[in-house]
Amino acid sequence: MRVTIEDIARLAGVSKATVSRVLNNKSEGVGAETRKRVQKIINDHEYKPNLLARGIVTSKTKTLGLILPDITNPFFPELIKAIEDNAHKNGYTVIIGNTDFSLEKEQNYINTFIANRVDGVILTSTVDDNSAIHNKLKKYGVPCVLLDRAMKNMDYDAGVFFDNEYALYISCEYLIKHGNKRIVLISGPPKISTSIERIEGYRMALTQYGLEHNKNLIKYGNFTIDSGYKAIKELHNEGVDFTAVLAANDIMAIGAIKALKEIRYKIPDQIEVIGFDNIDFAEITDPPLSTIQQPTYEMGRKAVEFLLMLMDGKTLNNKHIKLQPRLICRSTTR
Amino acid sequence: MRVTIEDIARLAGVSKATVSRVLNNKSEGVGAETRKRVQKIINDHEYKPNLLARGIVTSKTKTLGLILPDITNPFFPELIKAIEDNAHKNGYTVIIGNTDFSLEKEQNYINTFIANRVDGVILTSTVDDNSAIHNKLKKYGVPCVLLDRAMKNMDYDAGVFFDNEYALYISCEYLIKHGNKRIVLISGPPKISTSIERIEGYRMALTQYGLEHNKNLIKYGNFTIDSGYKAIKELHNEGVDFTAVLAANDIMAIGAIKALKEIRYKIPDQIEVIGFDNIDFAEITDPPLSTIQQPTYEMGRKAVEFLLMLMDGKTLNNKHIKLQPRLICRSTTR
DNA sequence: TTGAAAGCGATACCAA
DNA sequence: TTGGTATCGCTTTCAA
Repeated sequence: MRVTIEDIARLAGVSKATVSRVLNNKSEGVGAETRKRVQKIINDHEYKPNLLARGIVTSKTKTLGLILPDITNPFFPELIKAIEDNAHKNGYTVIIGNTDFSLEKEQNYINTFIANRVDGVILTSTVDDNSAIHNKLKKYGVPCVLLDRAMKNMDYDAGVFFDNEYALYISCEYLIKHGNKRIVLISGPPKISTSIERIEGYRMALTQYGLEHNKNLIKYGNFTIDSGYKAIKELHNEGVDFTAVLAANDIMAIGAIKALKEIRYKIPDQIEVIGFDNIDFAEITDPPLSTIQQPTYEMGRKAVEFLLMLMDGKTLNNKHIKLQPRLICRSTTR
Repeated sequence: MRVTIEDIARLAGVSKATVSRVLNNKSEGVGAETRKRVQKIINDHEYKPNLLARGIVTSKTKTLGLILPDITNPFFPELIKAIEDNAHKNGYTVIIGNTDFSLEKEQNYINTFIANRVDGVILTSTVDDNSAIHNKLKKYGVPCVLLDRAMKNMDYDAGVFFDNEYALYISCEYLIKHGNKRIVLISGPPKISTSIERIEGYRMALTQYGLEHNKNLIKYGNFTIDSGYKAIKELHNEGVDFTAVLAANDIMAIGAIKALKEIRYKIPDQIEVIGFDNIDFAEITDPPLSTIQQPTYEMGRKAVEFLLMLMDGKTLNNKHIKLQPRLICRSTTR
């Protein structure tokens, strides 16, 4: 049998209440002498309190739920690392739900999280509009911070976002200033907030500089290498003319570059390319990828910070934060 | 307040015991009529049983712990995905512990897992030799399957490994047959099992073909891009002569290629390179990377399968399994 | 088929 | 400073 608080109490010749006190480092209510004796027995037996039992009475589990669409996209592991680091530092364990872009799995995880009584949730949803399930978090009193992606119609507690619009504005502007007039945008899925904002930034730059919006220049991918590759191949087959490519993430940019090379375009001489995310790999693609830097670690850190405050019952003076982009010029731009 | 089993019982005019029976789909002990009525109330109220409460009485949490050294290495997200997929399919939630190569964090996670009463653990340890902490799993009766990396002195329940020795044997042999006589090996950290096995495979091939072992040709990295890069730079600075490179993972191979390009070696004409893992990116590096294919998804799947059996109290006829490599020739080899 | 009550392993309140 | 005991939300055994 596993050793319980009762065993420790018996061994120490005290009550469970006293053991509980030393366990939780209560400053008062237990004499120095007793405390020492009890602590020794706890150590000797490597006694670990059952967190389930504790959770059921305190209604705190010291556990966070994290929902992500695709763990194989390197952006997310970096985010996970930041979240886990900071959660761990504060005594929290994180449970990860990888949804594979499936709303059903997302709903599933939310239910699991509620059933497991996580203390809070960090959500990067796979959909743009909230569904009944997301309200359930509120209903059950589970604080939730949205990360990276906003949602319509959701009364969220806090959000950590990135200024996608401005990011695409500056990268598009940069290409325009190089004399590019026909700039392709390989967007993410059309309905998620980040895509919408990025398209908006792209349009703003074009308008600002008096260039026309050509619908044919926008392709929609799903953040995979393959979708970036296919976007370029399609454009090529359609005979669309262009001199630069903006991709909504580095992975798709890499796919695009692969396709461009196959078509025998010279990068950056004939075609310039700018990615998005600045993942580790961006530095070592061939040629090294110019991209938008997202402060990934900072986003994760901030999300945890917000969540901790919410769980602490504090109200945030700024419900959401929008981090700013930085353009990193490497060798896929001139 | 959250709705509890008591509330449902009251609403349905039955006892908690009855509600519990329908909740757990017990085939007998509740009339068809009653079952229907109770189920309706459960649905209407979207009642979700408190898994902590259930866990405390059943001592089953339907939760698995997963320990990994580095989530930002793309090999692991692929593994995680496989594990999560299969765990989820069987009604299990997985908690991930990213240790950042720190034994302290690893110990921490094992303690957390025990305290949270996970039903089983999948462990890719950051160390080669087991320490007191790993025995604690056994002591607390938590089944554990080792994944990818073996450990000395650990009486493990099951293991899913990869035939690293043979993998390096065939890739080294391949290079030798191309006429390479001075083949560099960029190994992982010297003490972990996978490194030891890979070095052994490399040595076997050299011996087999009558080539000498030159200690200078082996460099030790830590599976990061940077360490692959540095390995080549060091060799170059040391004036070491070589015509081919074997890397212990694709990430280091990519770092190595970056360095080789800077030194202006032509790949594969002057230097051939073979990686290890066959991560998604391998296909789109420049030039596309020849590498050893590890059946990553299969390894994750198998680990879960083993763990489920162990948790079920079944004994495995084969405590461990060793999956076989396949050499994928792309364009970093001739 | 159903319900009453004990028990799981903690915490927390109230007395002593 | 301590201990006794109720309590959290379930499952499970035993009787009815």
